[in-house]
Parts: sequence; C-alpha cells; structure tokens
Amino acid sequence: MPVTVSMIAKHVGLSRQTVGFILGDRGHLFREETRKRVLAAAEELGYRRNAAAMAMMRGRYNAIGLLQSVNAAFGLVHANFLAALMEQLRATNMHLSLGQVDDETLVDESAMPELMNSWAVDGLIISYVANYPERLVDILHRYRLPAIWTNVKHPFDAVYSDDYAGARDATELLLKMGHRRIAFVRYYDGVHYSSRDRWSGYSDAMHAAGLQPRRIGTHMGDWTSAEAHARRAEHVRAWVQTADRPSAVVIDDEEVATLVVHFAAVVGVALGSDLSVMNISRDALPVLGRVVSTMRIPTGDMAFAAVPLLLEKITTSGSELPSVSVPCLSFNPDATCRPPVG
Amino acid sequence: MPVTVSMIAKHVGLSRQTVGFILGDRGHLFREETRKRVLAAAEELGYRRNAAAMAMMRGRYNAIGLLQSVNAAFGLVHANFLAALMEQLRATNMHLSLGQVDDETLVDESAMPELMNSWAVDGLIISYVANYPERLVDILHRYRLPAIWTNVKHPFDAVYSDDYAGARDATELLLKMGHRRIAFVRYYDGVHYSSRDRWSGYSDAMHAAGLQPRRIGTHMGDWTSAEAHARRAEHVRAWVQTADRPSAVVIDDEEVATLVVHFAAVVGVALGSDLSVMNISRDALPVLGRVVSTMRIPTGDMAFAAVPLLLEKITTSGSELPSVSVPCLSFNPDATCRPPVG
DNA sequence: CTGAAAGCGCTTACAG
DNA sequence: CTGAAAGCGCTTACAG
Repeated sequence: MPVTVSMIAKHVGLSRQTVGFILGDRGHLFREETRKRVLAAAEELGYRRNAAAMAMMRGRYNAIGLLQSVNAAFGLVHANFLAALMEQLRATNMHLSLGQVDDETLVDESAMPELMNSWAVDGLIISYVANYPERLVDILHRYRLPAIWTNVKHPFDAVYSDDYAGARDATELLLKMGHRRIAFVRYYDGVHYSSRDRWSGYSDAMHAAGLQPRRIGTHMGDWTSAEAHARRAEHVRAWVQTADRPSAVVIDDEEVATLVVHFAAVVGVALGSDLSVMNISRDALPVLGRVVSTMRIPTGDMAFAAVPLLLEKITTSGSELPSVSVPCLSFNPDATCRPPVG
Repeated sequence: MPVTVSMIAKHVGLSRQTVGFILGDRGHLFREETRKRVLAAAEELGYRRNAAAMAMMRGRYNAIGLLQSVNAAFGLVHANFLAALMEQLRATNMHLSLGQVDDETLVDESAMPELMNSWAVDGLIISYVANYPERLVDILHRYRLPAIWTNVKHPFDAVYSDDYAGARDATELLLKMGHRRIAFVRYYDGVHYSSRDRWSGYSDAMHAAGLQPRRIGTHMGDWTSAEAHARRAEHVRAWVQTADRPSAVVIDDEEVATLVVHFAAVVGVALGSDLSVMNISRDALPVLGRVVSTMRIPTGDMAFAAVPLLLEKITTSGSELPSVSVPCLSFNPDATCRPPVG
C-alpha cells in the first residue's frame, strides 16, 4: 500500500487538498512552516506521486514507446539509437517504454494487440527494419496513435538516414583522390532501402565519373552461421591477395571491413597505399587497433531528430509532419584512404 | 481526445457500465447481439483502453523499469540482456520502461529524482555496473520500490553472473588438456566484481594445480581512445610472436581476443596447436571468420532470472529474496583449445 | 493562506 | 441480461 496524499494529510492534520498543493508546484501559497511540516511528513512516510492518477489528470503519460518487431533481432535497434533517445527524453523527464509485438499477432488478430491497447505512452517511435505489416499503419491510424517511423522512407512522419548520399560521398571521396578501380563490397543484400540506396549511391558516383561499378561478394542468404562466417572470411582473403584487386573499396558492413583489415595484414597488403578502405558503419571505432576511414550511419542523430518530431506530433495531435532525412558523416577520411600509387 | 467508454455507450445507446463490461472480460454476460454492437462501435470509433485509469484501478502498471546510470555508457546494458527481458515480459503483456538518472541528481538532491518519483512501473531492475550511489539503496527502501539488482553481488534481491567459476572452469579446461603455461590476458581492470572474480578464478585454478598465475597486460586507464586501441594492439602483437609466449591464454575481453586471433594469423602462430585461446565474452560469435572457444557470460540468462524474481518481489511486496548466481557456459571448448604439442 | 466539490476513465459490487 | 453508486489518487477551479 503506497503512501497517498490523504495519508499525509491525516498525519499532519491538514486537508487533502492543502497537502496536494504543497506537494505540487503551489507550495508558495502556504506558510513556510506548514510547507516544511508537509514535506517532512512526505519524506518520512515515503510518499511518491501516483503516476497513474497523474497521467489521468494530465491526459499525458510523459512517456513514449519504441515499437519493434519480435522477428527482427533486437540488436537491430543499435545502442547508439537507444542512448540518443534516452538523452533526449531525460531533458524532459520522460520515459522510454519498449514494446514488441510479433507480426503474426499484428496481422492475424482482428483485435488490437493487447500490448498496444494498454500502452501507457503518448506516442510511438516505430522501429521496424523494413517489412512492417501493413496492418500496423491501419492500427496507428484507427487509434490515432501519434507515431514517427524510423528506417522507412515515408514522405511524412518518418526519420531515415540518407544512405544514398552517404555511399555516393564515400565513393566520390575516393574518386577525388584519384582512384578509378573502386569496388563495392557486400555479402548480404538486405530488404531494407539502405541496402539498395548504398549500391545506387556508389554506382551513380562511378557512372558519373565514367567508370563501371564493380561489386565484390554475392548475396549469401545465410549470414550468421559459423560456416557463413568462414565462407565470407575465405572470400575476403582471396580477393585481398589477388593481383587484380581494386585500388579502393567501399565496404557496406563493419564485420566485413574487419575481415578486410585483418587479411590485408595477413597477406601483407598495406591499407591506404596498396588498398584504400572506406567503411560504411554505425560506429567509427578503431578496427583491430587501427583507425579506419568511415562513413558513419547517423544512428544517434536519427534518434535526436525523431524525438522532437514525435513530441510535436503529439502536441499538434495528428497533423502530418514532413520527414527528416539525416545525412551520413565521414570520419577520418585519410586514415585508410590515400591516393593510389603508381 | 481519445475515445472513452462513455462515448461508445452514447453511440450504441447503452449505459457506460454495460459497455465497460463488454469491453472488459465479462462479455459473456450479455446478449451476443449486444456484444457485437458494442465491439463494432469500439473498433469503428478506435477505442483504446485508458492505461492510466486501468493502472489506477488495478494498482498495477504492468510494467517494470530498468534503471541505469547516465554515467555508465548505455552499451553496458547488453543487447542480449534487453532482448531476454523483453521476451520474458512479452509473455505477460508487460512493458519495459527505461530510465536513467545521473549520479549527481541521485546524490546531491534531497528530493526524490523526478524521473523516479513519477515512474509508472511496478518494480525496478537496477543495472548499475558497480559504483552505484549509496543513496539509491535509501531511495528504494524509503519509497518501498520493489527492485532486483543486477551486476552486484548482494546477498538478497540480486542476480549476478558467477564469473569466478567461469574463469576457474575455463582455466581448468586448459589444465586438463595438459597446459601448464597458461596466462590471463587483460588490459583493463574494472571496478566491477567480475574483474576481480575472473582473476581469482583463474589464479585459484592455477594454484590448485601447483602453478604460478601469470598476467599478460597491465591496466591502461584509457581504453577507448585511438591511441589506447593502437597500444593494446602493439602489445598483443609483441607477446603473441615472442618465443616464451604461454601455451594457452584465458582472455578477459572480446576485443582483445580478436586482436589475439588477428596477430596470431599475421605472425603465423596457429591457434590451438601453437597457442590455445579461451575467450571470456558475452557472445560466442565467430571472430574474424573462425569459431573461438568461449566461456560465455550469461547476460541473457541473468535477465531470465531477474524478471521472475522481480515479479515475485512485486507480488509479495517487499520480502527479501535470495539472490541468484547464474553460471557461465562454455562454448566450443575445442575450437581454439587443444592439448599443447611437444 | 485554507477547506468542500467535481471530475479525469475505468471497474467493481449492488440492486433490479 | 441491464442500470445507478462509489471509489482508485490526484488536481483544479471555487468559495471563504
């Protein structure tokens, strides 16, 4: 049994309302001595505001929800994204509530998924990495849930990274250094728009320079098994040490970039001079002890953009807001990218 | 303005209570035709249960909070941990609410931090990686917040990994294979108990076998800078290729393990035969394309243990529950660990 | 500076 | 099968 305002009132011999005022933000209306007595009693008894009553009064929960698919591995919400969300929300004393509904529930059941039905949030950030169920759109609309999409290039109410420009800029950076044999390295073609856009950005930059795009690595359906890891590694080793390897590569995956750095060292190919490496990654952390040129996917910035957008959407309750495209940022471009020799 | 029961009642020409019953779990008390009418109206109007009113009635939020320090990087809550928490909560349609208070607020302010004061949760999972402020204990106690600690070896109300046994078992596994020159590799001594316990587990196993523990790597205060990465890498390269390197190593960090695998390949030291490697890590994922013997820190299992414990604590409101020590698990012990040659 | 009334949206006995 | 009453904990006008 939690402590209520009434209990404190009884304890200090005042009315419920008086205590409520003092515990709220109208303490200044009362005698200092009265205030002190009430505050002391509240602390002594361990009074904590009842969040439910509060929410009911204000019609606001002061919390936003992050909706994810169960099917997508949780890891798809990057730590940077969560950290940035939290940072934004902390400033306004809001909470972040996590929720997952599995696609089957969303699609099959005619009723609203229980988890969403009684979700104590003012609005939602939708984090489906592509392939969200159509019915989700219906639900958001029908129940007038303010929501901002991430990872989806909707014209309205969405925040997404500009992967096209990111990959294009990465490629142009290498082109400007004088590279002409620039390849795009990838072993997994995702269903996500970013997968297509990165390839487009790269190949458009190549075409614009009058060059043929070249792709290294084919789609391997299996990404996670030990065999898949080994196969990728073998493939990377093979092309890194081959004579006609490109002078520069744009790599679409951090793990593959690590393999390239690794095998370059193993077979004696010097990064930068023998092979320029530009990594597309959510982190710009050193790889195997060395800094790698990175085009950073703006995971954190997307969260920074999404929160204010959602808050605005909540207060204006429902009007469509123009989407925000968040640019990628280049880090340490000359760490592993140098003009080609010879 | 969200849709309420009253609005539906008006719409179908029934009383508020009747509609409430039908929308709740007592629909069977009414005529099928009435039910259908109400349900159809609810769907048409987009009725969603008011979570605040619900929580107020039940005295339960059906949500638990995960409290983290701002100071500790968010990354310290591992994705596995979050995923496991979510999985547990999904089964009971509960939500997970994330909250961070910075240590200063917790320590300095006499008042309850606002974020915790109006947190709509039934209980808390505390995820401070050591060095939690003493005042946090006061607050939990004073406000009777049901809480389970993680990462802290409290005798009550805590869930923690058995890092001592993990490191000991890892070492014994190598001892049983016949290794005698087994070193413990670490470049950062954390303040967390696991840091001490792993060393103890390793060195106790060595002593029990009549051997001297040997530590490779000294504490480098700086872990994250590019220079620190480079320094670690250089150090690993040096001892991996030195003649008197140990025949086996227990490595306390995944990143360092990656460096060892990397430089072993670079300098031509064969993992398993020339150097046995046992990694202590939260993941047992392949490293640089190859499977590495791993003693896995049971991040996910800790979450699986913490949730039922917290739920019990919530329902029994307050009694002290015995803590749970979660064992580490060994994966692929013979991937990179082999009996020493010669 | 302080006390009595109404209501946020819902549920739960209680009579019919 | 259906309707009128009370209350969960709090705040917000309203009189004194």
